[in-house]
Amino acid sequence: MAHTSSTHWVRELTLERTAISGSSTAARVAGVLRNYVTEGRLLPGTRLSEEDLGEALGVSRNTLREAFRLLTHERLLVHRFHRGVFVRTLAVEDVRDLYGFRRVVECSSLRRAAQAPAGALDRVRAAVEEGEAAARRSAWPEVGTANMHFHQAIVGLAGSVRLDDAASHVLAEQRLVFHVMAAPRAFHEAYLAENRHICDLLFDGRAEEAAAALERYLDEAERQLVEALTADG
Amino acid sequence: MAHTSSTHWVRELTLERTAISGSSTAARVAGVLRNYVTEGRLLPGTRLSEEDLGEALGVSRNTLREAFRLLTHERLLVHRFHRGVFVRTLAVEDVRDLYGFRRVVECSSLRRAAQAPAGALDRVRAAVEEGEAAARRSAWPEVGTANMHFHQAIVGLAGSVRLDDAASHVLAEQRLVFHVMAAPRAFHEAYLAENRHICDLLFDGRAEEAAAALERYLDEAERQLVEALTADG
DNA sequence: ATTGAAGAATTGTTGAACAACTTTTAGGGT
DNA sequence: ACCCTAAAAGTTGTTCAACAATTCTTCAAT
Repeated sequence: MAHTSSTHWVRELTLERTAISGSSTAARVAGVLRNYVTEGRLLPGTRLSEEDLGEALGVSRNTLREAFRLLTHERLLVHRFHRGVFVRTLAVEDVRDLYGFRRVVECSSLRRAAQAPAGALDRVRAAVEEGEAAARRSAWPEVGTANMHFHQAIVGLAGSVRLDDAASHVLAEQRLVFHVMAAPRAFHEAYLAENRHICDLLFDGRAEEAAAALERYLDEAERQLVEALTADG
Repeated sequence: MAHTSSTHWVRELTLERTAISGSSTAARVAGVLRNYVTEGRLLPGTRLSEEDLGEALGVSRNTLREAFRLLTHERLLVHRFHRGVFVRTLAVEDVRDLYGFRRVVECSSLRRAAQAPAGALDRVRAAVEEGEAAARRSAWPEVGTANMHFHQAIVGLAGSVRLDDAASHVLAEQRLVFHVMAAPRAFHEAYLAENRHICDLLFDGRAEEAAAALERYLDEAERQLVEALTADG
């Protein structure tokens, strides 16, 4: 029966009903689900029942399906015809693919920093400082968030909203796989100094060196994640 | 009245009904509409009425809205709350944005050609030859298609399906603006030799020179399109 | 011309219904 | 026990009809 298969997170969603009332119901539903997925409360592989979720969130199946469609296109959910939607499970090849994307986009954006639009460079530094401040407060989830902002700001140097958009989807998807790291604190903490280093090179006008540093950075992060995935996978 | 406002393309769509019957109705509807948009039969700014289109294609409003959602996310349509969906109209800043994306992604992919996956290089050459063959037959629309394949193949050198995906959306969106060119034949024809040149450099292992050539190529194409847009805009 | 309000038309969302498909369950045969 | 098949149950795919919310149109008054 549908109702007995409800696990804890389905009931939790009922609390989010208050946050759903304004314009574009489907978009807000997608927002709520996106938070649940990226924060790791909805684990990869979980099936999202239309009936259960619709009841929990207080929206109709049609509206819920529109929200699913949005998140499927962001690659946070996968849709199997006549089988339902599931929280995406990233395989090793997906991790390689993600870093392939990031190597191309982020390193190339760094190299073009000289033509960056006004304010873009400052956003990079702001993200670095945001991370350092969060680390001083030992707020490790926020360190992770600041790290995302850092990489998003790097892409922003290219000055293309379409590129920003694609990168934000990739970075959101990336969070699906961070949860496999046993020690997220150590994982994120190690990159604080690296971010600062790249930022300093950038403000020194040494874009090529910054790009090279970022490339090593991405190689190392990919290696660690692949190792963690193959260990338990 | 809804029915009297139907223009020619709405009735044409009725012929496409035969192509709509299999799995995932919404996806096939989206495919039909995508063709209409990228081929220029549906001009930018056109409003897509849910009632008219649903009747013309023989699908319900809900299914049609799912198709709209798909194409909106591909940026071929824009969705204005409570106002409907429209074929996207590209402004000058959109063209700059598109080329900003392409400069980062395509040039960077070219530079990494040495690490390209097996077969990726051959696909670049195949696209060049496809264009040359189409030109010999004076099949100009197909020259345009082959040109898209060429750029898609360049992105494929990076070996990331996510990058391929983002690029295919950008290239599809690009077709929205090609229709403003008064002489599409001359526009596409000029780039045949350029494509061949870049391809030869690539197979010579001179990736850096190829990337530089492509960058000039993109600069010039952007300049021409911006000029065409500001002329009549 | 401009403004404002009534009316028409369109989109946003819901709920129910049925078809299509998948998964589960239950039996039979070996 | 094991494997295969068929019925049953459950879920998704799609349509339809209705109403609420919002925008667009019309038109009179100033």
